[in-house]
Amino acid sequence: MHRKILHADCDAYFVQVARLEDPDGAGKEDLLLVGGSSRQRGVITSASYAVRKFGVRSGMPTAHALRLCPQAVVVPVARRACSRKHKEIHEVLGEYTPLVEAASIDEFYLDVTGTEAVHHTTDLHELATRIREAVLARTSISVSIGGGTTRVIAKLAAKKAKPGGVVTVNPGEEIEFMKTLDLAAIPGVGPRFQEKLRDYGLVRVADLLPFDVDALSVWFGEGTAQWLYDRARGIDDGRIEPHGVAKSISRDETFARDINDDDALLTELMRLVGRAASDLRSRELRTRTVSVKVRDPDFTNRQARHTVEAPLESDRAIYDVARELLARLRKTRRGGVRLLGVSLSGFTDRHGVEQLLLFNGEKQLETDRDRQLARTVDQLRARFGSKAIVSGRTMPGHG
DNA sequence: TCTGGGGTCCTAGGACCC
DNA sequence: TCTGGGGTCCTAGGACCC
Repeated sequence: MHRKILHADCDAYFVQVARLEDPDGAGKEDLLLVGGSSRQRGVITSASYAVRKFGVRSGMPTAHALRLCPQAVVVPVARRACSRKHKEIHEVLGEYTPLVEAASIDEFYLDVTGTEAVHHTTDLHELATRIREAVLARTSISVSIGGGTTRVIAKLAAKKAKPGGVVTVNPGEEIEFMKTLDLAAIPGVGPRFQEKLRDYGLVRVADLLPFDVDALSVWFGEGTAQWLYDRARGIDDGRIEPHGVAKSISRDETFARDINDDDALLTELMRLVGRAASDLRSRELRTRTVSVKVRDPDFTNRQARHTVEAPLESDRAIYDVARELLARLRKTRRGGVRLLGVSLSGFTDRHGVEQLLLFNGEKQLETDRDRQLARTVDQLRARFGSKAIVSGRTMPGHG
């Protein structure tokens, strides 16, 4: 029995949310851009369909977008509203199947296999249309929905359905559908891989279909060959996983101007650690691996990471590790810093069993007092707002 | 007024263990 | 007196996605 997979993809999500949040402002602008300002070295997160006609795409520097379409209005991303809407949409989708996976802030996969009796239809297209209308009616967000027997087919069908439509691919018709596409359309085939494919004359999906896995293995290696062979035929046995647990939590910032001063960098580092760590604690997790990233003015990315034995959760302990890592990166190469970032990974559950006896090779990095302080600050912020408490340590370099 | 911020996954080499 | 091999963990870097 084949599966029935749907992919619901919000149309120009950040633009839609911006309009809902400010109906008299952004809501009235036809030529609307959402993203960072050009003065802050920002890029476009989402462009209204009217601006896309000028060649503007998301990911493009805002300065570039405004050169293509000077009349356009730029508004910042409404992060709170976007995650609120995300939850609303998720809730509506959850009424059609328990198997809903949030793939990103504006994309969801649904496995609706076996729900025919509940929804009184065997027609996937009809079900998808109903879901689209329900999401629109209940959340005011327009989604496009694609459907088929696998994740990759559903996703590509959703792309074809944009904006605001429904496209489903019948079982057995996957190859016919895939033949209409470029290899670049397949998720996972990025610019680098496209270039390599082009070296062998492979641009369209149809160009690739004549080759078996062995032939493709010679060019791309066994694993990649099998992966590509399958995807080009719409084969994808990836399941829909409703309960994704984060594997990393990161916060980074590109500065309006490169920062060279060490104390200024430490102040920024402390802010980033504070944001990442409070997110960590809100999920009741602890981290073992702390990573610090810098981007040099020439756009080189460098990273240093350290794994500790006993998991951490307090700003203080994480900051102490991060500071050492930044010092290491600064030692390797001095000069301005364009971007600074902190990433936490290697999580353990906060309620897990303490294995203190194992941690004898390392001095205690975090005490109960550190943890208690961090949690108290979290509680005060939750009650009085995030600006209620600011760090008492004003000279981060000398703490 | 060139190039964001949040993620996932993969690779490759070295350390270390059995 | 000659160098095994598998597994796991860690670090660094990079491709890719939205």
